[in-house]
Amino acid sequence: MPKPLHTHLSRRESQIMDVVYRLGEASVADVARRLPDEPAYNAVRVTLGILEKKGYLTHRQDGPRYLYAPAVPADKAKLSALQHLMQTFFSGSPSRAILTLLDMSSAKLSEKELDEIAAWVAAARREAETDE
Amino acid sequence: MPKPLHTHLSRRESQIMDVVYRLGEASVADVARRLPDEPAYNAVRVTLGILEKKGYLTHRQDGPRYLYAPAVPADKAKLSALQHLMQTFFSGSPSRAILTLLDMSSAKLSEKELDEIAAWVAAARREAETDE
DNA sequence: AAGAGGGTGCAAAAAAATTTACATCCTCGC
DNA sequence: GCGAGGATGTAAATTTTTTTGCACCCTCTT
Repeated sequence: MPKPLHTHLSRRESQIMDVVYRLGEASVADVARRLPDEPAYNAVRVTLGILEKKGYLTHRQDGPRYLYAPAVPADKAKLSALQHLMQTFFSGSPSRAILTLLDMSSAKLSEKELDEIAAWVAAARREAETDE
Repeated sequence: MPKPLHTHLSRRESQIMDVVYRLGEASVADVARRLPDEPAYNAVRVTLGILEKKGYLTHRQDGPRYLYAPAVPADKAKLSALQHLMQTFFSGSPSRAILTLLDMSSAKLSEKELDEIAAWVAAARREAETDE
């Protein structure tokens, strides 16, 4: 139901969605605490409500309070966010995005992570071959 | 000067920034044409002006009209966008982001692109070794 | 040289987003 | 049992964003 986040959410709304995706599940206070220029508790609460009504969030009761979680599972949201970013900054080219990502994080990649990536690439190559 | 886009721009503003980054340089009409629910030409013009005043855009005269371009070069903007996305959806882990990107675009990667990525990984590995 | 077409500048109206304020409910400890 | 503390519901005020509406300026064509 909910449409792509980027084009349909106001500023606060998307800040809030970011936080909720980061945390997975969060109370009003959790969210409020992490927003830029920490807004008043009540203000956050109202906006969470709006996001829920729009279909981007759900909540469940946790003892005395609500915990909010994304209505669209992180996996889906990830894809659409990456898609969007690829379009706007990489002309839709995944390889360019990947190379940039590699570049900007070279130092931080462990050997194991490099292995994983290498393995993936090798696998993709094998698949490509069998397709021909 | 301009702060990270995500947290500081309103909805229309960020839609417009997206378009301008996609195009590199764009006239008012170019931008308007690509915005969701194509707004009136004048509305777009005003918002472009605001973005310029805030320091996110610059413009130059091109014959009878203005062409707008990002004030922050695409390279910088890319990084900060990727950074932000990595934080919200991948707990800040570049490798996870890369693997997801590989997954979602396996089919679209040419052999040459796979080579490039493999080469990059190999290079990073060599560097890691010499560091020890 | 008058009018159409396509620009810009800017103020003001309209709409949307954000915050505030208060009423209410529930639980816990004195 | 009653008040404090911490939640929610919701209407309304405030602020920000977005759109609208001219006025004016060029250029080109008839």
